[in-house]
Amino acid sequence: MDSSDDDLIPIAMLRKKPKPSAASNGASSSIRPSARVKKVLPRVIDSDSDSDSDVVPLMQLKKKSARGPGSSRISSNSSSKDTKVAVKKETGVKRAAASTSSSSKSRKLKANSTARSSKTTAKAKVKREKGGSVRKLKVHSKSERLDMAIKAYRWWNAEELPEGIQWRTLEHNGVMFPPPYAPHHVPLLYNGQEIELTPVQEELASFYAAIPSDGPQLGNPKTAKIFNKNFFTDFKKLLGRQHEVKSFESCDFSRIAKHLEKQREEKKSMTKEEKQPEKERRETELFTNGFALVDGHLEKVGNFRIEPPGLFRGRGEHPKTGTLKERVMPGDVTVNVGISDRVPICNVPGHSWKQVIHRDTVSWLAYWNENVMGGIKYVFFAASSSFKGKSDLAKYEKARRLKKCIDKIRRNYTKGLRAKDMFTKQRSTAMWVIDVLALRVGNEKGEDEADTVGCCSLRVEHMSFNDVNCALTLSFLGKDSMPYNNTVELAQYGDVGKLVYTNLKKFCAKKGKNEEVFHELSVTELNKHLSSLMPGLSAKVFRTFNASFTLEKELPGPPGEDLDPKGKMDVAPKIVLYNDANRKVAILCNHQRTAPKSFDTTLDKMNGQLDQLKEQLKELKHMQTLISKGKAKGIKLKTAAADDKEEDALQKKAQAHLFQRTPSADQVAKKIDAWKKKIKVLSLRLQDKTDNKEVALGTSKLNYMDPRITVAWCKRVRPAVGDCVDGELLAGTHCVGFAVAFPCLAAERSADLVGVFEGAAGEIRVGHGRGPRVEVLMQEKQTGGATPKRERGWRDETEMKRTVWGQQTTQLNHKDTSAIGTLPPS
DNA sequence: CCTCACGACTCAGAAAGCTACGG
DNA sequence: TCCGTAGCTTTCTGAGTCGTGAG
Repeated sequence: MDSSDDDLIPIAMLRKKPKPSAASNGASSSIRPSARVKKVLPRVIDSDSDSDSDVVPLMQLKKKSARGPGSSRISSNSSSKDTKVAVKKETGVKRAAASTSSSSKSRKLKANSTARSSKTTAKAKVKREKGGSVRKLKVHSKSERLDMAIKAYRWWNAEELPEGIQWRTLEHNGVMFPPPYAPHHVPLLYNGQEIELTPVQEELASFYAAIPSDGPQLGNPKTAKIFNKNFFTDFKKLLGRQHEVKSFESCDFSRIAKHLEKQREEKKSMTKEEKQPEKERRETELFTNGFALVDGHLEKVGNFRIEPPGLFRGRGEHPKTGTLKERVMPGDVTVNVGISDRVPICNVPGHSWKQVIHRDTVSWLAYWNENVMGGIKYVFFAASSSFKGKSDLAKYEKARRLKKCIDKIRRNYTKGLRAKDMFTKQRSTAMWVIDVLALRVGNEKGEDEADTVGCCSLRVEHMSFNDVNCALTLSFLGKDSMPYNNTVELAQYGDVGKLVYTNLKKFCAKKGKNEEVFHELSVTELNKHLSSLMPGLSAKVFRTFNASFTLEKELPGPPGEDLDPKGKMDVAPKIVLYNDANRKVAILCNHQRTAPKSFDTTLDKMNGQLDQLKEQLKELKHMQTLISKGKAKGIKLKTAAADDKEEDALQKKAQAHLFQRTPSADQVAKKIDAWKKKIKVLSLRLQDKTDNKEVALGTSKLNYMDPRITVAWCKRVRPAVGDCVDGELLAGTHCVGFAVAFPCLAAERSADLVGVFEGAAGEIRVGHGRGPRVEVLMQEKQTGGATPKRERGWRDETEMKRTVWGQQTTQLNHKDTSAIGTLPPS
């Protein structure tokens, strides 16, 4: 690896650009020691490198790469060296990176001195052919440094912008485009004849050939039919009227499919080294286009890569599935930047943006129009950005506000259930459905969309009634064509439930099965009413509120009730308890997944393991009786290794419980205990796995469950769970928002974050970001099995707790949990 | 005033990619 | 030590929600 990569900060381009000639000089003169540290270090690590560039000073490297008048352009297909041209000068990026926590700075400085003292520094772990590895110094990668820079910005402390204004300055490098199509010249067969295709035609044929025949599109005969039809319509368009290819059925894409499959295999079987250039290219792209400067600080961009062309993969029976999604060109893309900020340079030679605008009321960086559904595609900031963090916080705060007036709202619709006028009756009944069953609101859908419904668009055919206990059965396809099947005995909700039942039955009476149940009600009217009950309230808030409320309710050991008074509970069962609560939320929200292909096999395997363990336990107990009867000699012992390697492994497993020589009663007892524990752990995992077969926990965790509830629970249940959370883990994630939501977890890395948590429960901020949440962190402990890393810094457990969790833990607990539940009046 | 399309954003599962574990 | 793979995270992009503004 060319270590000069390390200094590549293309976002530097975002800043006022120095003249090309001044670039290299300016760069060299602006390099501060800390920058040099980063530069020099990799050499120590990478002693295998035989590249001369390794010893070339940074400034020369920069000069070397800064060549040509076009140096300011970032070419999409340029090598990483070419891209280094982008490095102009020290920027806010570096300044920000350098201003991260002092601990990391000192670490770097330390690294620096070691690095300079000698190549074979004792502390640096150097992998050499000669062997002999020493402990590795933690060297922050560039993305880690950027991460730290980003985390240094605390959006919750920043000045609030006027309402409706999203930013004051916005600079970025625009978007990346996928590489142009590279023809493979593998022919399509038509009635057995080879057909020569133009590159554009071949590309489309290849898109089709790449669709797996057993996938969600072609695996289902119904969707396959639509898919094929849509594809072939577009294919014929590209072939032209005169073309000999006339019928889809006579087309044979298998040669192309085989070729693509081979390509995939080859790519898959590449070694790590072979994959490296591609990885580096992607990383360069990330550094070039993956960040933006907003009001002087760094933000991560989400989807800065323009979607490549392909076949539209609509979910379920989507009328447009299989349609060609056309290639997006720079001329299709509108770019949004600050009015006085630098306009990004289009990195496709000879092309330019559609337009550049300066709209500070929106949070997108770019958009283009997409041809299949006629919609708009935006380039937004990443999920970990302050933008998402802020709106996430606002969302959960709104849910908390709903908690305060939910009684009033429930009274409102309960009363409305008996209303004389049909409109109020329907509106109130719909509100009940949304509140209690957590259905989505169900906007109207167009002809060219899949037929899916939500509350307001429910049709008579989706409901069936059984007067015994007022059982209502709902059966329909919801968002993403996910089936919703649920039978609820409304009698359990008392008179209100019965009223809802009779209302719904009445709404359905004398209607055809295709008619809407709530024919008088529109989504707009429903939301208008909701916002009159509470400012900002809309139907979706109920899902957030109910999900978070359910989580809090289902988590065992509420405030004042200790789940684990003796602190003897294992971590594993606690994870299961958390997952159980999470699962209840996921089921409430109907978050499903298709079980992984290997699910049943894995389950069978685990079951087999469990059976074996149980069998072995039996045999161990038998040994015990033999010993007590003085017949220890009769105990079965381990047999010699089998010849076959595989057989040997099996045998080893089967005899894991046996002894080499006649055991003592003590030894047997010890093993029995161990086996009992093994069985317990495995069956727990088995149960958890089975329960999660078709439930997706991620969506609710990410979008519905207020992270403050999880934090509060972890703190409370902590004394034993305590050890399991390791700051290191979190530090490795990119999730700013997450770090904020779980500042305690980041304590080790940036101690001051703890302050947010320690100060007052009310100040805990909600974060957002895709990344491991608490139970994942707990799993670390579970699977890792190792003792927690607390050697660094903490003298004893008390100190550790004080550092990580704050001294006021107990007082804070109660307040924390009130995230949704018992909220103190504001 | 109403309605209807559109714009901007959140939410969603599948697929791809990565990593740590156990044999 | 190496290798296969389970089980996770990340990426991708389609599918919703909901407010707004044009006609």
